Amino acid sequence: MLTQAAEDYLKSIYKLQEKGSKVSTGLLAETLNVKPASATGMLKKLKAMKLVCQERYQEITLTEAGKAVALEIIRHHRLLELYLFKALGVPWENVHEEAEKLEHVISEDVEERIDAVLGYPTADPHGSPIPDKNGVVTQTAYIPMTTLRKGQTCVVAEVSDSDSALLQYLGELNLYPGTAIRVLDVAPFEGPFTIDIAG
Amino acid sequence: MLTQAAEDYLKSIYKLQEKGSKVSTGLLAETLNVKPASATGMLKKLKAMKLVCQERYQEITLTEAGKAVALEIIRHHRLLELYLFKALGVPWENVHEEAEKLEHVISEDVEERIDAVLGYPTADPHGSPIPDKNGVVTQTAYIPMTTLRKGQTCVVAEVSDSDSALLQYLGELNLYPGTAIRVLDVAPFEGPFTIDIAG
DNA sequence: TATATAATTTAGTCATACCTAAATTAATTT
DNA sequence: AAATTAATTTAGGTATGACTAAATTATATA
Repeated sequence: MLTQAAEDYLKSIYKLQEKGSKVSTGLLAETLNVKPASATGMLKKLKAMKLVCQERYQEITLTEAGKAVALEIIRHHRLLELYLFKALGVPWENVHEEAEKLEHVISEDVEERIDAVLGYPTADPHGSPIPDKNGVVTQTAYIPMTTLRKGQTCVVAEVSDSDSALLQYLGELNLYPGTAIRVLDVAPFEGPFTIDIAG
Repeated sequence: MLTQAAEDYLKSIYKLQEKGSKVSTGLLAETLNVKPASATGMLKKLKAMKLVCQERYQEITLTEAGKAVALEIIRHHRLLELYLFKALGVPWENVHEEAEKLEHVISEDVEERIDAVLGYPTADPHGSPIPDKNGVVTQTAYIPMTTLRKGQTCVVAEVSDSDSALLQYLGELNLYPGTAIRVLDVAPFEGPFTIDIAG
């Protein structure tokens, strides 16, 4: 059985990799709010367990086994987020923090029950894909909202889950995944966007 | 913030005390599957935190603060057990183990939501009382089934939650709290009980 | 190419929470 | 009352996972 810390490292490596970052000791340490030396120590253990690959001073990658663990934790996390949001009415800006604690202790049995109650969903409250039981993720490429032009319409697919204050604001605007928006105006030089949210 | 281990010690002290046992280092160690020397070490810390009282070699008791912590954890545990049983359909012989892990990580907010969804219940699936938000426990004295005589009828109030195989058996017999039973026959010398379960 | 800077690793510490073995104290028996 | 037995505590050790400081390696600049 892996420790909670080990699971967090694997999850972070996967998420950084997914985002397209070159995963280094320093970046990983920063992500986990840990000093680089501490990350080196944990990476050494994960390499010994054949969950992570890394040549000295080189990029960090996951083995198949490591990736499987990462995906399982991410699946736990996203199913829990959605469950907390839909079944218990936890505000969406709080679900991330709650799920962060629960993801390490939930059993496979409870997870399956949650999955069933939710009707085998494919995305969490922020629109991030939920890997299936076998670790298969259905990745869809979305367009960043900043590429939209005046007059265009679209549906929100996914929002960043990293900032809880931002999420609260987006929630107040009703800007959840699935909401239709229309761009009313785009100010030049990265200026403000004016949009119409579902009327 | 208390560690998970510290919470478990406080909970065990409370439960042993409630059961009427004289709480000693050895008994506590046995309950927690830990060596007496380890219990001594943790008790020292808990005494330093003013959560536990103990004269050298004497009985262990909880301070008001310690009792409050114990009751909060027990409340978490029992609400979670009932929630897992009723909302997610987890078999009742498994809810104890699941709740044991979750009780330490659930937030007060999520707990309140669970409480509300369940309609502010007063007993867990085994019939054990759920302390309220202020730590008030409504204790009712029940009659052990072994004191019943032939022909008597009653309603199951509470069953032991310590043995999951026993719980599974009782579940198969439909012997849940709330079930009406009638004693058909009692064999002498601690012999078998024959009962009629809700018809 | 030599040097300065940045990133990474090593080495040594600390805290938690467990362990075993030995010493001490309490309780029981003779 | 003395000796045996049981319970408890002390002392010292292990593993995890963090830390700091120093050393090493890699990269960028002059």
